[in-house]
Amino acid sequence: MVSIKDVARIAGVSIATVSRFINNPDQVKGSTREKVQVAISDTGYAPNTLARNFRRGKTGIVFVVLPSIGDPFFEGVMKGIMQVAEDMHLTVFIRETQFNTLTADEYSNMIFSKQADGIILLASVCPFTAPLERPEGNQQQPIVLSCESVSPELSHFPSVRIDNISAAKEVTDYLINLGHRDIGFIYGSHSSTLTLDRERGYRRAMKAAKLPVVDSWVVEGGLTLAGARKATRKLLNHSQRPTAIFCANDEMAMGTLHEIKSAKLRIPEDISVVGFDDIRYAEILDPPLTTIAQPAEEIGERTMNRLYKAIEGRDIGTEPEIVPHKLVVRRSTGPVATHNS
Amino acid sequence: MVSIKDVARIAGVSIATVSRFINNPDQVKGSTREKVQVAISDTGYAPNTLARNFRRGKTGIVFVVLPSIGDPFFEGVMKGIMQVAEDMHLTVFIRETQFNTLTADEYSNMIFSKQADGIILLASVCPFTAPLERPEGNQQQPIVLSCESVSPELSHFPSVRIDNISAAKEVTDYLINLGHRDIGFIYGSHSSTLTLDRERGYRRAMKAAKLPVVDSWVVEGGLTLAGARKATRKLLNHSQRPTAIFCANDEMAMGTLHEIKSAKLRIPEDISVVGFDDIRYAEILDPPLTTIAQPAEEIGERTMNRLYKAIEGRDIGTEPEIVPHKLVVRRSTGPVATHNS
DNA sequence: CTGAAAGCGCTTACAG
DNA sequence: CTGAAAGCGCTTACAG
Repeated sequence: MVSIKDVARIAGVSIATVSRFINNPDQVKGSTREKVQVAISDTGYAPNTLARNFRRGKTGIVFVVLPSIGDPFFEGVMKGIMQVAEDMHLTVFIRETQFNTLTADEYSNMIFSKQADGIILLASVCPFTAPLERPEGNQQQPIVLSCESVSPELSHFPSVRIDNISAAKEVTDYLINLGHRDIGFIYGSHSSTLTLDRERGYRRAMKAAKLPVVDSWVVEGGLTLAGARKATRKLLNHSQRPTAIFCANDEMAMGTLHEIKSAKLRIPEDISVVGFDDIRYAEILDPPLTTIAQPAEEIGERTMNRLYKAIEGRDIGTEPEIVPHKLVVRRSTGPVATHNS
Repeated sequence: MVSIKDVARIAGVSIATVSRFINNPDQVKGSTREKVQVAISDTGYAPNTLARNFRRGKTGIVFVVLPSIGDPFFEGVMKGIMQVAEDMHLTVFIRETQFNTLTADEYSNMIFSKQADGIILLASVCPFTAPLERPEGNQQQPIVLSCESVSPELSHFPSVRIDNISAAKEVTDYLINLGHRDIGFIYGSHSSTLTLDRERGYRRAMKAAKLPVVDSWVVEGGLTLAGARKATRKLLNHSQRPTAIFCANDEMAMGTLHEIKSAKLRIPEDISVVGFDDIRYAEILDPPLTTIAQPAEEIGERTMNRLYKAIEGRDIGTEPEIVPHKLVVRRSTGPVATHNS
């Protein structure tokens, strides 16, 4: 491996000059510049990033920690993150947890060991087992939470997200206004605040309308297609079958639509379905899905901007930054059928 | 920031001992171990990964370069990669290119600068502008291509993939056997070998059956939902409308199904549709999609295994490693309608 | 504009 | 089992 020394020797200059040539060519005289350039080309020299980062104490890298790249919702958020990161000359790397929690080692590596200049947590479940507390004397990397509603153990971190409770209440109210009284809810997982908040919104709307929530109407779907399909079958076989189903995300709603159609029921005539997120598939589903649109790209942009400020050493506080959501009505919802019984 | 020196001073030992305690506790006497442990806990010390990697010349990191996390097909491949990586005690980071090519700087950083121990290229388009050639005297990181059919400029790299040409020929043959003669093809992009290979397979099948390929039946879909929708509308308005459409991936097929249904045509009675990949949505589409199943997880596992060997310094050659695909017939395809005209 | 030199925080042969 | 010391490849004040 050719190092800065080799280049210096061949060019007949000091390593300091080679370093300057690479980082601040203006500081190097034209004729010297040429000699160095030739030596670099001849050797195929590339600076050792490991050494450079170590020396500088900066990496120019931001980590995005997320459970799985499979969730289409993340696509938009990443787009926003990447756009801003590029402007800031930061490189983004995604660390997929595959829904596992990271080991204590990885955690400490990530948070304390300067592998990156900052971290974005794009997760619906806290991916760390170790406590996110700052040991005395050790400074941790700036962290910004994206999308995640702030759970108690994460509440001392800044976040950017929509108001999940209000959004869930809004979409439930919408169903109630269509005349639905029997509304099922497929949640993700009770270890996810995000999902809990959406359930909270659903329960608030039901309560405000003085509608009962039957316990077995609230079913776990694990935020996955397969989980939602199973959950939907449970609801369809329920003695008191709901006339509407609220899925805590669109991915699950896709499974729900499929199961309802497989059972030869009509959407929305027999059952209305709503999702959450407005992923790119929502509008091409059959029928197109009524859902809550999250401004994914904007969330990504704001998250990255906020993290950048923190990396620069500015105080960004710990307040959640709330961005507006929007109810998007499509054809998967309709008035409740009139009972002739 | 507390460093190894601080810990050594507080524990009353040398930094060498602290280092040993962290990396090989067995080499340290019990009583010493305790002193060091206390000092570490008290200070909240975490080793500086930047320094460690630099010193060791190894990072324990593998980069996966892919165009966008939005493609559901990558989910399975990543799962396979992650499983093997975990066994090998390697950490995987994903670098999303957002369909851009990386700058020469990033390229050289990534390939030559030891930021990672190895690289997986999970891309349908070569993400580098710079030539992937090895400058004399500079050793580049091991690279393995995953899924990508090997294009000329990448042919000196090992790869793991299915035989895209055969698979595409197989699914086209299947349509032909159903009686279809007018078969449209929606390709991704002509800068992608993967897509070109699928087109090649389609053309071979047509030729073998002595069926003409009308130029305007072959339309670009950009591998995206939106692109495929536009492409499909073109095909539907074609004076000689195809009776079957072959989409170069499932994501595009999702858009195609939607547009056909929007035009009030029936699938498969009026038009048959096939995709490619067998992503998790394929079986819940309406109708469920006939497609080529790629063993995504297996591809990921094999890719990571092969890369690991290379990282260990073993010779892995440059032969492509071909894994078997499978035609999965579902309800989006059927016999061509009998013409009564 | 350029060079000599210190030093970033670790790991590891070497000596004891 | 432990310590003193070299050195990984850079960057950057400092001096000239």
